[in-house]
Amino acid sequence: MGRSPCCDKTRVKRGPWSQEEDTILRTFVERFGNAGNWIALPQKAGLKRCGKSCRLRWLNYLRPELRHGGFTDEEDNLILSLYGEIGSKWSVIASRLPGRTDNDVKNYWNTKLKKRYLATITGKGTPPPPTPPPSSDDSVAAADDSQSQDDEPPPSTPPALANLDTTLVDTAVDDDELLLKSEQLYTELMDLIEQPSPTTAGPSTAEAWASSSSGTSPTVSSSGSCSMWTMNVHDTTLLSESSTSTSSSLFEYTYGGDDAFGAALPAAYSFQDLLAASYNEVTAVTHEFLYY
DNA sequence: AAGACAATCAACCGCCAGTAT
DNA sequence: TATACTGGCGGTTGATTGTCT
Repeated sequence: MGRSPCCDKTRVKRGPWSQEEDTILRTFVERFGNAGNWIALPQKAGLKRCGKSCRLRWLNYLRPELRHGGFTDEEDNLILSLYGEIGSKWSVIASRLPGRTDNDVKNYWNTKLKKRYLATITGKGTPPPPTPPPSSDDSVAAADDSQSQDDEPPPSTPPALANLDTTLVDTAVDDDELLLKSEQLYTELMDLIEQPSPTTAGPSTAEAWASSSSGTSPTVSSSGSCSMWTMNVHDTTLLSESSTSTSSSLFEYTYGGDDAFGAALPAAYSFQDLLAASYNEVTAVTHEFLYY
């Protein structure tokens, strides 16, 4: 019995990404994170791609903080040094090089540095096999993870939001208007969430909530920009921590596949359509969050 | 100018570990 | 506890681009 594939490869597009696909994915991820999980993302974003492919595209190419090409001498030396210490742990090596991905480092190694490395070790006559130290991974990873381990208590009573409507909007309202209102609400909520963060070096409140939320993938918070979608999950966590009667997550309520709301939405809906349709839900729960 | 070859790098594959059910 | 699912990773492939003859 073989492993079940992550998606139906006969129904997904493969090969190079088009500009349009990039735009859809970038916009979606910047606003919603990975919307719960990468496997489900393509359907929600209206992309005919495998979820894994979306994740890879975002992580290796679309993330705004990425740098491509032009490795410096310092980076070369660091890669060579780390490879000598830990071998081909590309993700660990990449984590030490801001803006670089494991794929970038790996490609750069295979095309450029490998030759230099081999020349160096053959020059010395002593080929040192890459010997990963017993806990080197852990020490490096622990250094990275330590930030996400901080627990951050949720803010007590947030102020009211200027852009929060207490009345539901008509879903037939102009998309641009809905998007604008959602953007305003999103910006205010983001400010609200970021403000209580007591330390400059530590994670944001949103990130702390993400790492403390059992149902939230760390990938969401490590994307660099906390999305409205991620925030919704945090809000729900906060609500449950505040002993409210909220039992189901907003995420499932507004976006999940099994609930009435999710089932009512055709899979082909673009996220803009979904945003318009879910605006009322976001508003309602946000209102609940603020005034409970 | 054109074909052969090399270099580059985006994308895919398959496995593993962690987590949810 | 067993199973399924998902994210993450390293290895590899293949299309594209550049260079050489």
